[in-house]
Amino acid sequence: MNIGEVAKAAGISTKMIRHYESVGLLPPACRTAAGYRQYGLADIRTLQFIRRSRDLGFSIDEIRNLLSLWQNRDRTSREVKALAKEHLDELEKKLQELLAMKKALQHLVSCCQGNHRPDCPILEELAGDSNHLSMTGLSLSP
Amino acid sequence: MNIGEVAKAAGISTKMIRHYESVGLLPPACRTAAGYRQYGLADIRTLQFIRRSRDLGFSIDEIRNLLSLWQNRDRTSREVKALAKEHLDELEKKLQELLAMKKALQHLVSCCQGNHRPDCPILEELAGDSNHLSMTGLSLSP
DNA sequence: CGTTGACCTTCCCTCCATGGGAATCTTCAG
DNA sequence: CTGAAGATTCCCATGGAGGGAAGGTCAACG
Repeated sequence: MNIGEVAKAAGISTKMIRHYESVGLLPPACRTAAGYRQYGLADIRTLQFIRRSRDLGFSIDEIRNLLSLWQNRDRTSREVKALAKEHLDELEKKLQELLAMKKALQHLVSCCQGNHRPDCPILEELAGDSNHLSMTGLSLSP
Repeated sequence: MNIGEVAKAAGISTKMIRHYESVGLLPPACRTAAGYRQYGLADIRTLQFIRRSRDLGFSIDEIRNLLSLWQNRDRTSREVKALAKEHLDELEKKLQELLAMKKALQHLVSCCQGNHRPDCPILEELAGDSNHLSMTGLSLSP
């Protein structure tokens, strides 16, 4: 199979397949005499594994580890779980950061009248004239 | 004031201050005869505005707009609120994506025994052998 | 056989926000 | 005068994706 075919089958662009090969996620593909990459069913399975891992937010490095565990029959599920747990913690951390941003911004937006007048608590807060948040505990510069 | 001084005062690295100037967030600073950038109190205020905006996740482009509204006395709070609301929606979207990842991964992690044996529902799901999620509605490839 | 169009190759550039580091110059205190 | 701290510019890297150019290959159709 040519690269375009596996790309469709795995739901990954040809660009990214070449990229994954270049960073060592995929072993270098066999080539035809003309230099075309050749793939088999196993490669599709690997690429789908990669895509699903990306869908869960794993980084290239983490996927490298996941792949090697997947292909290693002597792995223990403990190792896999540890890797997943670590990523889960990263996700949770980002989630909390986003949540904090969202809450603060939500508060500001709700305070803003959104009318024709120029005075705006959002700009005031960004400018540091923060009296209006001082009693909400939502101050940005604690 | 030299760049290092404002950097400390505003809580932004000198690198980023130069960068912000290069992308037009900050007007080009005046220079001494030797070429050193010179800043005043207004610049610190602007930089703090930028930092607080970044803390809320606004992009450079969005901050450019916020700054011009801030400095424009003919603005309406409606414009500011619209900008903030738009960003809030982006935040919400990312939040939902992260949440979906987290939930799916959390489920997988909770299914994994994490012991010395090699069989692991996490790897099975990533590999596409998904029977165990089929009844939870958490399938990754719907 | 020739042409055409779809596909493949490599190479370089872009995004976004941030930082590292080198080479060189300026300023200030001792 | 010397040395350290701080400035300057310039190039490079990150991560995960994509754009696009210049050129080679393959298959089908007339």
